[in-house]
Amino acid sequence: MAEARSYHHGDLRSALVEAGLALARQGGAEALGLRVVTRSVGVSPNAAYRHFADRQALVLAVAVEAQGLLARAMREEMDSATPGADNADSADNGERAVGLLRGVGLGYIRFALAEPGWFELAVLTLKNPGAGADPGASVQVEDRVPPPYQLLLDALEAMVEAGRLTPGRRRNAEWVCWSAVHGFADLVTRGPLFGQERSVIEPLAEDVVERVIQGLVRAP
Amino acid sequence: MAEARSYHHGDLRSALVEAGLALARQGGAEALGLRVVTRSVGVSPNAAYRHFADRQALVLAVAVEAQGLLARAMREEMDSATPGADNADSADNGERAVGLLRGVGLGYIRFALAEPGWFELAVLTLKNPGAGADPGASVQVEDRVPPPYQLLLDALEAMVEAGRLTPGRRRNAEWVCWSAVHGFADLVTRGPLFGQERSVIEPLAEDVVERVIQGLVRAP
DNA sequence: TGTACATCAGTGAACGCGCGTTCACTGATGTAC
DNA sequence: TGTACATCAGTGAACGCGCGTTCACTGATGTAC
Repeated sequence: MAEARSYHHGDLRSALVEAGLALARQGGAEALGLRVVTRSVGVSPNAAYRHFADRQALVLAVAVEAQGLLARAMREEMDSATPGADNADSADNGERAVGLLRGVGLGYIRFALAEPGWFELAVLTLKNPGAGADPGASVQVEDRVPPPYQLLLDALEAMVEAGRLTPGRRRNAEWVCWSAVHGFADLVTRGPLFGQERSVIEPLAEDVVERVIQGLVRAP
Repeated sequence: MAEARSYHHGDLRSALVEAGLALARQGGAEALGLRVVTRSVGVSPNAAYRHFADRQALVLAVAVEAQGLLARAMREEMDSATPGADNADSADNGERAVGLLRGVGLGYIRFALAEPGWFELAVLTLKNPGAGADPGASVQVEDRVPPPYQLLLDALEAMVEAGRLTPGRRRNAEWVCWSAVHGFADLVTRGPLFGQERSVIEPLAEDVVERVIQGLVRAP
């Protein structure tokens, strides 16, 4: 129990996060005022302090949720970009790896297009606050590896395993990919491509992703 | 006259913009409160309304200035990336073109690193509000072409003229470049690379720029 | 050169607003015997 | 099963804050004759 119909007014914490998600969908992180969120749940402002230390903690909780949605969207795009998942006997799991990488990129971009508010929030969470910085093989992002980032790493790993990417060219590849894809998303979301027709954005997005992949592998 | 020592307290408009620039350097656009800016000039809040319609207009004026600084930084990087400017008899203005493009990218990134506040503001101005959208050859950005964007176009033009870029591969190239470079800048400025050591960022930046250029031209 | 007057750049006080957060509280839920 | 009591999730009112903007004003600057 303790779940369904019984939080004094129910499970307030979840209710706040969910309401926050709805608000952020339109207005991004800025829309997550403590008063606004509590109001939209129908509860007094300070009720939130029973579940979150302060406003920032609430925003963060919602952001984590948004990041999950981003990862889910990316994963779906990866799936649909690799048709015939398991008949990859041996034949062309090179093509499959490329498809995964393409899916990562397009998933990221398309989520940003479809849900700019959530995207802004998700990106916020990807931010590295302290950065203890393990100067090892690759740059460490967080304690917990954020799911969207993990998907990118997976796709690159697949590229290496399929022989499409030499270990040498694998180096820093995640940042090359992420930069291009994130930059495009930001240009469309807040930058000079903002408000542009869907029909011009979509082929542009595909071209950006395709050419970054080409740049990674060099010779096709 | 009407310039130097005589705005009732001098040239208030310029003074406000300059003060705004100083404030934004630390805090970005958010730091440009109308009261804060006027206060820092030593003038009453509403004095600003003599020169700007509202806060937004003030922010925009400062942002335009910041964009100019960005363009200047890029141009300097372009100059230093193309050594021996005019002994380009015929020999290697292919190398020169590549140097220009590299300069555009690194200039953009390094400015973002050095002056994140100004960078944020400059990017804000690059935003396309209405977007009448001339669906011609390339996507139209603004009425006035923003100087940083123009530098990118120039560099790409040089690449084509030097035969380093075929007209076919020239297509959309500006968005591929801009995406990668802007994305990297954003990842460092607000994203997962925030706070990372300069010594890890710098080579990463160079790698990103280099590999995007490689991706553009394909075979070297 | 001197006076009269319009213009224009600033002042000072006040407005209403929504924000995050704190305080002392209340009333329902759950536990012990 | 019933009562006594601690716990804990919420309420309601208030705080101080800085914001952008508006109002009616003042006093200096510049122009006309």
